[in-house]
Amino acid sequence: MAKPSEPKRKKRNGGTTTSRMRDVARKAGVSVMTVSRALNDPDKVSKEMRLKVRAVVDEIGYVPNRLARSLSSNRSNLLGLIVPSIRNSLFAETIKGISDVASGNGYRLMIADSGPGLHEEEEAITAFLQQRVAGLVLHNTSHTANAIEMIGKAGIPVVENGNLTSTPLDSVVSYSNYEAARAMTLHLARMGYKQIAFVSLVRRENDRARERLRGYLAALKELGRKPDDALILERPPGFSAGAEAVMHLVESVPQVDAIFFAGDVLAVGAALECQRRGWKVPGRVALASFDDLDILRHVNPPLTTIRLPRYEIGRRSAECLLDRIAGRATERVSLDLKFEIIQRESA
Amino acid sequence: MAKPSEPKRKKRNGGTTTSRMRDVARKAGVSVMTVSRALNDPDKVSKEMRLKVRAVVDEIGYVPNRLARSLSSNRSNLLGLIVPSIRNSLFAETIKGISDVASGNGYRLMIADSGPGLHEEEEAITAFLQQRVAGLVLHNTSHTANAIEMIGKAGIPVVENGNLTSTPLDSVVSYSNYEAARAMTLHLARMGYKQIAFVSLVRRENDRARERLRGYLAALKELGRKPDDALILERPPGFSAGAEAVMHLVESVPQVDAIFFAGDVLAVGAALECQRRGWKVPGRVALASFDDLDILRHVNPPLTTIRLPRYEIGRRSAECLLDRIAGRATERVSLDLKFEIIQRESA
DNA sequence: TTGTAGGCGTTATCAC
DNA sequence: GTGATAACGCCTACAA
Repeated sequence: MAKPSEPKRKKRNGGTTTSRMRDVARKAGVSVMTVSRALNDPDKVSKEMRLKVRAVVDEIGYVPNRLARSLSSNRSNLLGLIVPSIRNSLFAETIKGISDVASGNGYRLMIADSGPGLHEEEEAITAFLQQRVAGLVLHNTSHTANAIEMIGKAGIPVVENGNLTSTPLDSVVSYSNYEAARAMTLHLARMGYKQIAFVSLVRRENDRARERLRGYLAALKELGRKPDDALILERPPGFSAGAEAVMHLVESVPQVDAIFFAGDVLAVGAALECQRRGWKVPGRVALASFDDLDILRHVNPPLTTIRLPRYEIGRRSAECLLDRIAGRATERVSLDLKFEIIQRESA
Repeated sequence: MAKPSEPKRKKRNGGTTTSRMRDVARKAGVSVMTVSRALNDPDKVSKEMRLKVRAVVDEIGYVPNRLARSLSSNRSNLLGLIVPSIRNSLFAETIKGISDVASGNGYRLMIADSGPGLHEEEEAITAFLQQRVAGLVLHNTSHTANAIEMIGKAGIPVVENGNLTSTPLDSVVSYSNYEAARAMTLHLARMGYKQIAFVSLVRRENDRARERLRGYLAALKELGRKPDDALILERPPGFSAGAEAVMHLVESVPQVDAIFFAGDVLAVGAALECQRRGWKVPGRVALASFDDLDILRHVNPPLTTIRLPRYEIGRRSAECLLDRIAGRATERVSLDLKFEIIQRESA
């Protein structure tokens, strides 16, 4: 009797045919399982076997199929990351941190840009769950009800890292936007500034900006000062908006003596605008920023700001995720990576 | 005789059990194929079927498994992108372009940061091929022999987009670094500058930087000028390096009257340094940059530079890839998206 | 329009 | 240490 014949391959791949483990096995004269073990668990096969398999793999240029592996083992090596804007260089640091840890551990990173909207975040989450990512990093700390439910059902670990929220989905690795903004406001007050303005990105659908405003208001309250609506602005991202904001404030509220730009590159735009107009900083108006973009050190005068451990946040987020995935950790983590006020010459 | 009994699921997923198409099928009282069709090819089932299936899907929160789909259909919805530095905001624009097109067409983006090294790029390529990406976007235009061979064997479309190379692996969507640098050098000469210095990133393992130098040298030759080694520098990325370079040049070659910074944010660092020292730009020395970073418009004076269609490059790269994947296009593409000299006040 | 059979390339499991 | 077998969840091909 003939052995059950080899099933023919279903289709061709446009001429090129990718080799399978079976091809390696046949050529090496061993079983498929031995090849699998030689590749993934070398200690479980004899040295001689290992070498033989390796040789064949190299010879025919076999590239393992992770889709099949993941499907069979029910374990993927994919991490999903969703950021509000991939363009924003602030996130780039964090992405790099995640990417380094991921690739260092054999994981691959899928990145989605959700824009500011919660609904688009949900779509990205759906897509990632379909790919069966092993874990998820979200920058947002607010999500649609649907997104929350889906993540819960999927049973995968999640790290949020845009804000040290007290109500995380799962784990958080971040810093407190509230505390940072509060600290900077108090710092400016301590430096003697009386009329401190606050400019952030548009707060709608941006929990970070809202938290920062909350911190600013809390500081004012502690200082016994009344918030002044004319001193609280929101602007789109970009240098121009910062430039425009400083002009607007100095002209419409002449007594303003310090402006705290709580987001994006607004402060840089403002600083360059002051320079252009010959407004002394901090003589005419003091400037402070959020985040420690490299350029803040290089403008004239260097800008006082808040240093955030962006890379570290990425690194720790990924580590936290991998620990959970590998079962090395089972508990939720809430990690505050802190911030630091960098006093320079602009305030 | 009993029907062959349902195979038990191989393992459990830590308590949570993800539902399968089979679960949907059973609950809807139809076959698995009907569910598959209702989801992926709705036109092929009756309206009533479609609704019934949808209802069950929503009810039990079924999330399709793309790993299984890809494995079975031999078609993945993954695109791989490899950039030298994810931190670099220049790439961010391109990434966004790719990301927009990809997600708009149901594709997901995997991003790897290869660093400057070719060998790391090869590793990333290997990893992506294992995930069975449907296509690849590479920023580099030079690769290890191994990488080239693997890509060839995989038979997937590739777009390179860091430089309009004449020897692409497959398709190219980019601009000519050579022509851009040449054009800027000629432009500076036309403006009357006699001693034009050239500063780029470190050229080893960076084909873009090498092409730019080639363009600069070609322009000098056309102008009948001899290149002067003292006027040709390479520097690491960053503002500080630009600041240092301008100081170095002005002091070591006092007759220099223009500096062409062909990379990164070097020109910005230089401009801010000149300002700090009170050197007139372009009075003492003219400055020109490469790439149209937003900030170039905002420093004082605004910097003359080269505008590159970064986002467009990403968009077109992805479109090109998808066309090939879908079989809408079969020919290699070589697309020159051009550049544009932006004359501002610094030169 | 719907269903059945079998395969995609790998790993888990158990036998030898 | 090595191999045979079934299963992972879905899709292709074909039959009804």
